[in-house]
Amino acid sequence: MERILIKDILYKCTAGETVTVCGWVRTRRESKGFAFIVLNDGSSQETLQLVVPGDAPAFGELHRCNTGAAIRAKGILKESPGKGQKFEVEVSEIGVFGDSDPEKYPLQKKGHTLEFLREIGHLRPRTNTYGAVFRLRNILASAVHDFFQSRGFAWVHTPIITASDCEGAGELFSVTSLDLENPPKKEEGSVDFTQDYFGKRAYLTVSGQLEAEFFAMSLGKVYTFGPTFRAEDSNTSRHLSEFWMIEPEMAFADLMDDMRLAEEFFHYLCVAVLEKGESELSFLQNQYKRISLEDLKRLSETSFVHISYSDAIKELENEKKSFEFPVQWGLDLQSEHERYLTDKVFNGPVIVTDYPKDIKAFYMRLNPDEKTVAAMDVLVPKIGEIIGGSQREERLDILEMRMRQTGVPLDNLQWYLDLRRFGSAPHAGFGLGFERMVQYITGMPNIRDVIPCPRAPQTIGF
RNA sequence: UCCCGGGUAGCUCAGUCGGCAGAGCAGGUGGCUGUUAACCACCCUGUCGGGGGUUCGAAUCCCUCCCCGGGAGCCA
Repeated sequence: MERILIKDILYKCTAGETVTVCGWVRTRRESKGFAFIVLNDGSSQETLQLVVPGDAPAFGELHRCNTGAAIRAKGILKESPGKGQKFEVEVSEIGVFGDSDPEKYPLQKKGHTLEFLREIGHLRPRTNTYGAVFRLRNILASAVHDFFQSRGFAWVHTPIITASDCEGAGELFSVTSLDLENPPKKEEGSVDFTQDYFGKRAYLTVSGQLEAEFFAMSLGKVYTFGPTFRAEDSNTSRHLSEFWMIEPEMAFADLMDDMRLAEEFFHYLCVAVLEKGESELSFLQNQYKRISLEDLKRLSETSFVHISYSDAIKELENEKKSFEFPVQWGLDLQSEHERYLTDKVFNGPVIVTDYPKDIKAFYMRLNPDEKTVAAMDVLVPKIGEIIGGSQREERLDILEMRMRQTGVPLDNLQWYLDLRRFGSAPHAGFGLGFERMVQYITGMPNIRDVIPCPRAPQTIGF
């Protein structure tokens, strides 16, 4: 179908050319003798003004060009005498692909709340806001691959269905093909999962990290980028039951290498959206006033502040401000503490390192002080933790000890321990919640507005 | 899951002390020769979130459940 994208008109066409465009009607304004149609085709934030003269053949189709209708318009590109756009199209022909009943179409030309638009998830990408968000999401997804591919990382497709129930990263969704009304039972009454599809219990993955580790211990540098699942009853603007995670893993790397990679990665993503998504960012900035192009530019150039957990605790203890939760070495940093460090003390991203071993996962490498582990969290203003990573424990005896201490069953993870038995090596990696990054960059207040079909407790509408 | 605040027309909201269900926008019709969330006039629009209770009478008071938002926990 011959047509030109609206995003291309500005720099590929000149006044006087005949063009054909396709898209969805945003608004129609009629005067005596002629009409204006504002058209968007999803290719960019831009809309195109169509002018339909009263004597054009297209005028007869005008009554069908209601908000939401899909149309094709052919006409001559002209410099617009009106304010607000450089070009407009003086239309001679209009073809309507799909009508849209204005009494029933839920999107109006006026603004809607994000909460309302969330109820019509299948139509919300047609709005300026969600168009911008999902184009930016795409820019970021593409930049994720560009970054790692250009640095020699291999994309590893870790499984979505897993038998590991001991990764310790939250509640799991079960995967089963058993008849839930009448499952096979063992003699003592519990469900007999040996008769299930896989012959044992299976779950949706909560992380691809453990699998990524054995690929790092063979291909050297790898990353995962795919969906992960948490069955926690979290009802917040920062949590989803299904979200995408990026988990790089590097052999022959320590915590310093890990932090350097995280910072370069973060900078790379900021630069990518500034280069490719400026009009989308500008729109969101004007609309929601949460993050500015200047903020992003500064972020893309600013080194992360590094601070150890122990020093962070001292910093928080020194503040006169009273916190709701106690500040004490050995306790995890609460949201209010993280926000205080990023928003008040350092006014930017902060990497906190070397957390007490008791509040971190079993696979993180024990430091020489035997009290802390080689962990790092990247905290950003407003959102909090966006990246969590560590150098992994590569010493078999210490790893086994840590697993016993933290109650992780060794039986199911012999394959993981094998990596320490055969050619073990220092390695490190981190995880970044993709939606948190999209949320941070777009400035959207709720994470449910940066993923096409948000899944959360009681929420699986689309 | 916990603590607050909400749920009234398609959307955004008002509704006083318990006494006739309201406004703006959207939509419809008409008008207007350059509009930009166009403008002007008129018209249409209701399971007051669901269920139960108190009362002569409930959008309004009480109980309960559901949903949404903000914050917290869990976490990325």
